[in-house]
Amino acid sequence: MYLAVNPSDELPLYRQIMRQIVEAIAGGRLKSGDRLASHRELSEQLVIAPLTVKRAYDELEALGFIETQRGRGTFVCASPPPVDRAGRLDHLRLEARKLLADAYLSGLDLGEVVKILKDADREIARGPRREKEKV
Amino acid sequence: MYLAVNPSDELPLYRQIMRQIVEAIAGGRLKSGDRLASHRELSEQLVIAPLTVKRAYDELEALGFIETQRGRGTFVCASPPPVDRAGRLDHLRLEARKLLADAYLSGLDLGEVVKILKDADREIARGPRREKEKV
Amino acid sequence: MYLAVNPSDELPLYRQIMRQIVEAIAGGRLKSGDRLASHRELSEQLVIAPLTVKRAYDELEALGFIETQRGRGTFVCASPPPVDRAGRLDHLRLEARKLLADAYLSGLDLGEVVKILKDADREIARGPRREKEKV
Amino acid sequence: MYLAVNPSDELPLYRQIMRQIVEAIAGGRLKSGDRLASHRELSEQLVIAPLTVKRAYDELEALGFIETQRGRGTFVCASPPPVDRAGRLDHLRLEARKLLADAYLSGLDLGEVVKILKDADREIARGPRREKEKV
DNA sequence: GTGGTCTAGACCACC
DNA sequence: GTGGTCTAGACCACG
Repeated sequence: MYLAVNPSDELPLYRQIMRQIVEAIAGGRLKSGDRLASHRELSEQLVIAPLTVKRAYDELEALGFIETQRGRGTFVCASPPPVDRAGRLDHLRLEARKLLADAYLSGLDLGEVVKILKDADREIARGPRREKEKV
Repeated sequence: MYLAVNPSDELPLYRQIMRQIVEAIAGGRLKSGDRLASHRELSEQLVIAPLTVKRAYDELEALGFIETQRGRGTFVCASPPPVDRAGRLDHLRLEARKLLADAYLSGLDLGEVVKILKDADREIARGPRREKEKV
Repeated sequence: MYLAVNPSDELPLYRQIMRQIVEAIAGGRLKSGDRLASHRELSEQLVIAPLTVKRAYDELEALGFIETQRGRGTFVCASPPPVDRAGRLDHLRLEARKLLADAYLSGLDLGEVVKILKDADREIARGPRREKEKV
Repeated sequence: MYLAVNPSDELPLYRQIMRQIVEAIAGGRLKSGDRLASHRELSEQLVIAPLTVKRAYDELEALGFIETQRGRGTFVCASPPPVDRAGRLDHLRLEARKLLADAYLSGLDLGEVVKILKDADREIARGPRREKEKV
């Protein structure tokens, strides 16, 4: 599985990793039972400290996305995290408002935001492109 | 104008304030020339340190959203700040992906997200609901 | 609030801290809204690395026992963690079996275990005694 | 004799095996002189590495619970191992406190825990239920 | 002052 | 090889 992090991003490295793994699960590129790269392996690949990757894994485990088996590795959980639907919906509504407010300030209207959303939908199914994101 | 902050939110207090004021301008609830509460007033209302509100106002002023007139108060600017359209679009695309990934994990699909977005659109025109916030 | 850790214990330090805080909440010695010592403070008091205390706090936050407010401190949550009652009961039954099996191997019977349990009940309400636990 | 292990459990595999055999002896389901499955047999049944089962057997033998007779197999010892009563009691007290703290957080009180304990007592005499375990 | 993040390096237990 | 824990030290942003 391909991952990329950007140290200049304001989002912490461990959260960038979390986000990409969660997106991969959401997008179907990681399925339950799949084995993740060991945190050491991934840290070499991303050229960051092993603990930083481990922290991402730890939090994902606390959230119920993945589980670890000592000496064997880390795996995508069979059961997607049990979510409180009402709470999630409230959260989504809040995020949707932030997104829209952002869009308005760029002079976009609702229709254009929906278009962007549809593009994003296609991207998530495909995974991130393998080029530098920005320096 | 009504504002609410949540000290437990990831987003810093001063940015929560900035976001709400910018949203209010975007939503048309604050118009150019409108007077904002003084930072002291607002700090009392929100039960936070005056410096925190001041910082929000300072940054909004630096961005060109509001301007202060010594001895008179703080006012919404006539001209909205010029925005870097390409940069904003990139940012929006990223946010859209986060929103979608969140939604997928709650079992929602693209269509449902679009529906939520349309609701949010109507809400922004009306302003935030007065939900309780933890102190 | 008083805490003590024992580096020789097989339970990791950060878990010893977690356990004591959770017990303090369960025992009523920490109430919702109470502020915990900062992780730096506590690390000095316990003579361990700040990160170790922070890790305990982080996991307690993930579990919903406490919440942090940047720049202000860490507080006991208003809402005790939402627990899946059926799942918790299963877990308790399993733990009860382990406890009993242990007891049998020491030649104790059910009645004696119940007695020990009642003693433990009194202790949790009081908090740990302020003496060295064992070296 | 029926055993089950869970690779995701905190407790190492070899200790899970040890615990279940010791419980079986404590519960009377294994009596002195009974023959255990060979470590190879058991490893196939549990779908884990043979070395892991061997380690469990080795440690149980070191503790005096079982003994191996070359070419014949592994058998439950006649004499149960002498236990350090004071140390065991301390350990039990600690475990009892953990159990209680867990219970309190689920909203149970001492009386209910005692009830669970009595149920567990009846179960140990019968052996574990054959619940599904993740692979 | 507070919490948030990251690093480099160590040691251990398990499989 | 894997994950699990801990340390000592650094830098940043927030209030």
